[in-house]
Amino acid sequence: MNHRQTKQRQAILDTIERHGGHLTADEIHQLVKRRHPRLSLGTVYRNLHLLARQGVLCELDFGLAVTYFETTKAPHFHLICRICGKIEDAILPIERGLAALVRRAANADGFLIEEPRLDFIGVCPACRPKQSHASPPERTLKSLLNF
Amino acid sequence: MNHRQTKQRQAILDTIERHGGHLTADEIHQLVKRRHPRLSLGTVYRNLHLLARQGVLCELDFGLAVTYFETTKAPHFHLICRICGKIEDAILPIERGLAALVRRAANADGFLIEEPRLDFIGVCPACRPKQSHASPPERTLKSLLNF
DNA sequence: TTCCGTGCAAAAGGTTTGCACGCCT
DNA sequence: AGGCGTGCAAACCTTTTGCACGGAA
Repeated sequence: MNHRQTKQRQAILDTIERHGGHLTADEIHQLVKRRHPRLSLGTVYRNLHLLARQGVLCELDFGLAVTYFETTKAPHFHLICRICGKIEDAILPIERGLAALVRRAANADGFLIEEPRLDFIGVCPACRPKQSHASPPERTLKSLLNF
Repeated sequence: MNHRQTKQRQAILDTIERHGGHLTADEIHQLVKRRHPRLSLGTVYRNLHLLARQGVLCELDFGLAVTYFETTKAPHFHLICRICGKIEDAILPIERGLAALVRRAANADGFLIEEPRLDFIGVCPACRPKQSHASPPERTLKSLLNF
């Protein structure tokens, strides 16, 4: 499982770390190509998956047709705007509470939890004014909040 | 926003309701084709999205290359086995706790939460014996559990 | 009769992969 | 020198869409 050190892989990782946020494979490709014009999209994907397997990156799939990548950091959660697609980190003091939930889930029936996912789909502050114009769903999902 | 009643749409919904679990568009297509051999996959997709917009179905995207559909029921969560792909409902008394988390998130910065998602990726009891043979990740994700 | 919903097939779009070459070790 | 990683392009796979026909209202 030992891998060679290549300029492409380093450039890809540097770019993601310098950017800091959530990026798609194509965005990463565009950014790194500025310095490595011959970089191929296939190489980007191969390296992103390799780095994810090594734990350096996390893959984020919110059901938005593309996969996002970010550097691995302390566990946190995401607010995903369904109108503009922006993804923010949710900086919330919810870790303790979630830890209890995870423990209970793990004990429930022998399921080994490797990755808990807590994310919120909705509308960001900037998009709330546009909300009525942006083809809202026929039925809002607010009812899901009636826990 | 009023839609016609068609045999195809009814058959699709009946099939999902009778099955009860989580199905992909292709699985639904295969099942319904038994009775409606000329049903096209495009029609399945169009009806699934329509029913989802109406709130009858939920779309579930776990980042597994396909989207799953299920009938809308009380809020619940999922245990997704990364080895066999099986999806179980997580029947856990965690609603109260999550409600508090959601409320705090909603108040945080004006983000309108429409759909909270709490799901767990891991290994199901049946797959735990095979786990070591099934190309485990180079780094496990257990560290994410150190909340 | 109207026109929405369907079947069919092609297109779209993100991601993966086969192959030969070149660079890292 | 050996073989892994790359560039390139084609393939893949799920999902979407254009078009003309048929059926619901």
